Amino acid sequence: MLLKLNHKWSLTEEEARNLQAKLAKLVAEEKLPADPELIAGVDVSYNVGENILFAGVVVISRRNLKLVEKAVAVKEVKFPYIPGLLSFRETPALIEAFSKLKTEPDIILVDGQGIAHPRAFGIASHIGVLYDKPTVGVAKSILVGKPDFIPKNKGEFAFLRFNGKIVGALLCTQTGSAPVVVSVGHKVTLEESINLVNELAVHFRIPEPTRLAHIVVNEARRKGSQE
DNA sequence: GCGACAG
DNA sequence: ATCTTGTCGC
Repeated sequence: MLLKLNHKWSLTEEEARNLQAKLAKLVAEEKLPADPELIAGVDVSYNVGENILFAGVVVISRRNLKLVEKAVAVKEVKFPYIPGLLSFRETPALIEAFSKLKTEPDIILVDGQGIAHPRAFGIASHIGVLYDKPTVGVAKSILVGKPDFIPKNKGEFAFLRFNGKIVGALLCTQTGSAPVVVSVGHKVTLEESINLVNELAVHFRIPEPTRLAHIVVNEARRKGSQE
């Protein structure tokens, strides 16, 4: 995958927030150009107390949910985890993983928020803008906003509102499990995002792409950190 | 000042 | 994010 835009990553918190506000203007909430077939999922893993990130990308076929390709990168980090600035910690490592990927996905599912973010620029939007590619944010919990209600049954969803606007949705992917937070990352609509995540979460709470990515990076971490 | 706070 | 077996509930 080719990076269409890049910038410095060694920034102060203030610089990072200003950059998010600036790049947020580039986010497009629009319909997909075509039905996606190759879906990518990304995730990051690391040992608490260490500064080594294991970033991974997997690409699966929407048809059979089978793995098409995977890529992993190991990278040192200096940026800490700060709510609202997650992308400045994880994206550099993910870019390395993407650079090893040969398959060109149609859309990317990211473990985190899209525009359901304080400055409407979560990691899913950040990655989408950098590669100018459709992305969807799939988080396990809310960063900002309030849901209209808590969906309880599979396939049911509730809009998430922040500053008077709908910024995402709480989607119940499995009856009996906590809902996931879906939001537009870039170049996709919320409706398409919800439908896609629901379709890809057939047997588990987490949709297959990010679920597989999570498994891949954890395997890499357990091997690469026990030497 | 207080509480909230993706991974 | 990660450390972890059994156990409560449908």
